[in-house]
Amino acid sequence: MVKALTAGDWREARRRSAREAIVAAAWDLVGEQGLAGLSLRDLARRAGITTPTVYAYFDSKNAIYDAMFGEAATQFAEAMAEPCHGDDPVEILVVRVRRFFEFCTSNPARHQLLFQRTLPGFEPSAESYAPAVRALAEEKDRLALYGITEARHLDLWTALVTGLVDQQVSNDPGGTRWTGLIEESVTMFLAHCSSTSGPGGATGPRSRGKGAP
Amino acid sequence: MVKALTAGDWREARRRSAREAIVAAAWDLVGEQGLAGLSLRDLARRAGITTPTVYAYFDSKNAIYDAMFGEAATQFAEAMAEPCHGDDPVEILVVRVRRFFEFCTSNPARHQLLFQRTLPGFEPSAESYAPAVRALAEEKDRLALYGITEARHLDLWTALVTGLVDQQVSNDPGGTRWTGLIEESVTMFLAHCSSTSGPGGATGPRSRGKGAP
DNA sequence: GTCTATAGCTGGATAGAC
DNA sequence: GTCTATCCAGCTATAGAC
Repeated sequence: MVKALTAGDWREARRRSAREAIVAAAWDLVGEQGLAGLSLRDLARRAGITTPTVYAYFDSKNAIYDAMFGEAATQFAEAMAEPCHGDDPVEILVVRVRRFFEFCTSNPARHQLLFQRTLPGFEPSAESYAPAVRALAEEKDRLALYGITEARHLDLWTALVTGLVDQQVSNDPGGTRWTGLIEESVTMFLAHCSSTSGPGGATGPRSRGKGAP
Repeated sequence: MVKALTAGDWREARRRSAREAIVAAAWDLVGEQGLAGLSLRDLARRAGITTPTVYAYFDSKNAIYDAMFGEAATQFAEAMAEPCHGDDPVEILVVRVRRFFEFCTSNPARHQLLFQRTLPGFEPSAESYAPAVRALAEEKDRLALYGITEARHLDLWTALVTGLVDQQVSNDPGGTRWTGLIEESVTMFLAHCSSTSGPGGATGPRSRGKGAP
């Protein structure tokens, strides 16, 4: 097995770890100065190299963002793939939302890069994006186990969960003001879905009103 | 009355309208190039003046953002102060949320400036902020008419509404994918609040589970 | 108040020696 | 691959004539 390591493999490994060190320095910096505040000068200094050396590993600044996006998407997929123990299905769902919260709040810059798309002129490559779409598709499958298959219910779910997260990170960072509403939100959502499943709901959008509950 | 216009008033009025023209040009530009893409060169060119002239009316770039913020906050307060006709209280609430959607989606840059706080290094002044906090306080009072007074319900409400708006503007701009979920969301929220009012809800956060509904 | 001209800085990206 | 040195473009903001 040691014999299987050719000189090419060696160089390849060196190159990969150098790239990873640069990306790690980049995460460091965006954690301090915000996602958009990353500059190649600062990045090079933090990584202990010079600016042109950065270009030996990445074609452009956006290529660095793309590598960061790929890491973030992979971490997201890994975090959400972790199985959940527990017997109460509602509680399992709550735990999963909590995990999503933990992922988002523990690294706001990562959350911003992965989910808020606020970097002007940056679009992630398909390869970097792939793990995230896989993970989101699995989330959709998981909700189907709860009988939630209608598109509007899935959209409502994403709006509710991301709304909670966004309020938490932007209005009470480090606190628990909206984190503490997770269980209540899940209960509300599931109750709503079980009471309005089926194709209709209401045929016209406003014929409910008076005597529903 | 005409006599009451002194030369000082005249100059004051000229100055105000010149400032407004610059701010109008700024709204023009951020609508095209994004909120963060505003540059004083472009702004001056669009307003038909030169860069130093801009500094005759504003101390800095952030002062321009602040003036824009003040306009946006005033427009928000005016939009939400407009009275709602209708007899069904639920329908009235739905109409108000729709109005909020209309306000946000009709000018994404304004929405971003007012509610998302994504401009690095910019904080609105208290004066510019004031109309917005007034309007939000009135919203809180309005929800109290529905019996919604608990802090956690208000937080849940803001998370739900802003979550819907954010999904709409960032994932389906110009469409109706989340706008069409407004009525359903309001129904879900009100049903939840009326079923869980009172101080308790659940004493421990996870003792619900099995036999609740 | 408005202009021309420019300072002063920071950014991404490159040339070429070693 | 890594460096020194530099280019060039963009930005905010200012100086000083008129």
